[in-house]
Amino acid sequence: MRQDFRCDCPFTSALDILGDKWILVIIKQMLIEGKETFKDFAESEEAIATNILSAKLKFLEEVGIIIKTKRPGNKKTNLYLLTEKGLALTPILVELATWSDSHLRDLHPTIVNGESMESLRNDKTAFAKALDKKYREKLAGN
Amino acid sequence: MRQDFRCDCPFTSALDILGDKWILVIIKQMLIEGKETFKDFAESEEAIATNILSAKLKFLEEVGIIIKTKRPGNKKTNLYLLTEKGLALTPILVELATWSDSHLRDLHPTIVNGESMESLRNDKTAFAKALDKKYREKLAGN
DNA sequence: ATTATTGCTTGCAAATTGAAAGTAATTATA
DNA sequence: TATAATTACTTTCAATTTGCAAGCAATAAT
Repeated sequence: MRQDFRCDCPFTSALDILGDKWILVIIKQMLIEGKETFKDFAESEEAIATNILSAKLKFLEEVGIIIKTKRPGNKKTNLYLLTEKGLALTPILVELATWSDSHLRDLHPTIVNGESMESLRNDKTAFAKALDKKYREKLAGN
Repeated sequence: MRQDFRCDCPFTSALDILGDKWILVIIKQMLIEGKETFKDFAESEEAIATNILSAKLKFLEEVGIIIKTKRPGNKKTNLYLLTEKGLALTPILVELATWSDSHLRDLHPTIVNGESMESLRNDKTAFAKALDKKYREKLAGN
């Protein structure tokens, strides 16, 4: 899966990588929901088909957003983990959720609205920072 | 084009609307490049096909991100303008460009790197605010 | 009156997505 | 230790989406 860029615009180029239905959902699952194995992603509530999942994970690895590893001693289960390049997507995800929270409830009234949304509303920089920190701690643990 | 949401997750729901190759590119063209007519979009460097453009503009209008108007006295040229819901996407675009600037240059070395990128790097909140202000002034002028 | 422009739509081929089933390599269990 | 279950995929094929090219109707300019 070789990547082509439509032009030299930084906005468009980001969307050449991220502009699709699944890429950022997978990254969200890793960052927010702690998912890390093929099975984790395949069983998530968004219900991605396994062939698509396989292709997207390959692509994400190719462009350096995730790395594929294994836990020492386990030869079976692959772990997919965010790289620095992947972790740097946190602010984009936070802005997406912020926009949903404030502008998508009319179209989609059942969007979750718990205490984590409250803390997002309260201070999104802190929210992003906390996500980042939590993920780095998880990485240190693996 | 009726919209279905995959689940109640705010991240995923934003991507149900925005997660595609063209939607945010069109919004970027409006916000950053001042494009507002069908012709403007069709002639942009990203080279969107007119049938796709037509479908995406319809969708954006349906979900309330843009409105379709005409300038008084002109019965021919349609104007597509961002609503508040659309303008609220500015921070997402700014974060996309920031990520491109810092993490996409290895894969795509010819991404533009002029003085506007400099000012984005310097203070992205101010950058977003300036874009927002400029667009509101344009709206006031129409 | 004629030509050009704008904003589309239509037709069709190519690419992408998705559901379902199948496979191969581990790992757990009787 | 044989058997079953789990994990990580791949394959097949149908359906949907994308994209190119051409066409068309309404308005505006000459």
